[in-house]
Amino acid sequence: MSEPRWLDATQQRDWRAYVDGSVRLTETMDRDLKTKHGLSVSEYEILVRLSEAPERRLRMAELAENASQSRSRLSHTCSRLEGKGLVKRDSCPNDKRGVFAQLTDEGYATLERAARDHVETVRTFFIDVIQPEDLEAIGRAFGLVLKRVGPAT
Amino acid sequence: MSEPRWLDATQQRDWRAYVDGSVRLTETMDRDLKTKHGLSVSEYEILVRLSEAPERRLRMAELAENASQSRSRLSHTCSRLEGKGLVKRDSCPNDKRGVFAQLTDEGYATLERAARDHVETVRTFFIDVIQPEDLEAIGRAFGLVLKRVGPAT
DNA sequence: GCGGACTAGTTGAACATTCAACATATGGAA
DNA sequence: TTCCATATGTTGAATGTTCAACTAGTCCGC
Repeated sequence: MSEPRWLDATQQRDWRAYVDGSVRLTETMDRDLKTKHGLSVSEYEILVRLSEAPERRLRMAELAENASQSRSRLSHTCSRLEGKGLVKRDSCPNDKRGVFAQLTDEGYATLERAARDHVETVRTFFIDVIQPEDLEAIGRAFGLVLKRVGPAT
Repeated sequence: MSEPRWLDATQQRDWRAYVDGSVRLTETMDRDLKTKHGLSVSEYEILVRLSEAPERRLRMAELAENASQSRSRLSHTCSRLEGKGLVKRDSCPNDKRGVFAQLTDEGYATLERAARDHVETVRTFFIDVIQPEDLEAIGRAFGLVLKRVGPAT
């Protein structure tokens, strides 16, 4: 085994800032969404992707991919969301294995309410504290990361 | 309630790239660490912080803060790590409420092995795909985010 | 040195996520 | 057609995490 290529001091510092910052940012948003709207970030993410899909519905596999979740996790989470009446499942006529997750009107309404608060949080803790050029750099960088890691597991 | 200040198209794109990218990056690192060394990212993080502390030990509260975890979570995770023999707990002489988490030799050895692989993963999926200026921007940005969200919950 | 407010850390139950196994359906090759 | 490899989605058990309650110790004003 060859000697690992350790990070230099600057890389180390920047990488750590990212790790710590992103963990705490997520935690902040999670608590915020949860206390105000009873949603976790990943539930919120599911509602967002559905709301943007044609007819507000997606096949489970595609939704899993969009929301960066495993199918199993999505399946469980969808059951929970279904229990809350925010999503319902429909079977797919073309492919009998398939299942559509459909955003309900109540789900859409909940999402609308949540999004209003969420965007404020995102601004307060992220957008508004970051230089516009740095934000662009972040977008560029994580776009590449996304390409590099490839499609979801 | 006033109209929310929605993100513009660019902000939206960059924010989303970050959200998706970071979720998948974490997932990638988690699987990597877990399959090769049986550690989750948060366990790894704990070992790292301990290894850097004087005498390789820290009070639980401080460790929780450093590793961005709740005390409860740390307590459970430490029990697991103790079970694996990577960490042990010592009581604190000064403050009888206090507990030190101490990295064992085995813990240090495991960390050393894990770190060698981990740094490769970090390079492959993050450092090496990002322009150095963009990495600096990330460090700068998340440093500010970290300040903004304040100490851990 | 008493009493009340606060801090450290743990615990167990509720909840969420992962993992592997499963049931079902598709699609193509022989 | 039949068979087999592959894809979809769900399930339950094991594992992790969160939440609230709790024990125990410290701090500080009186």
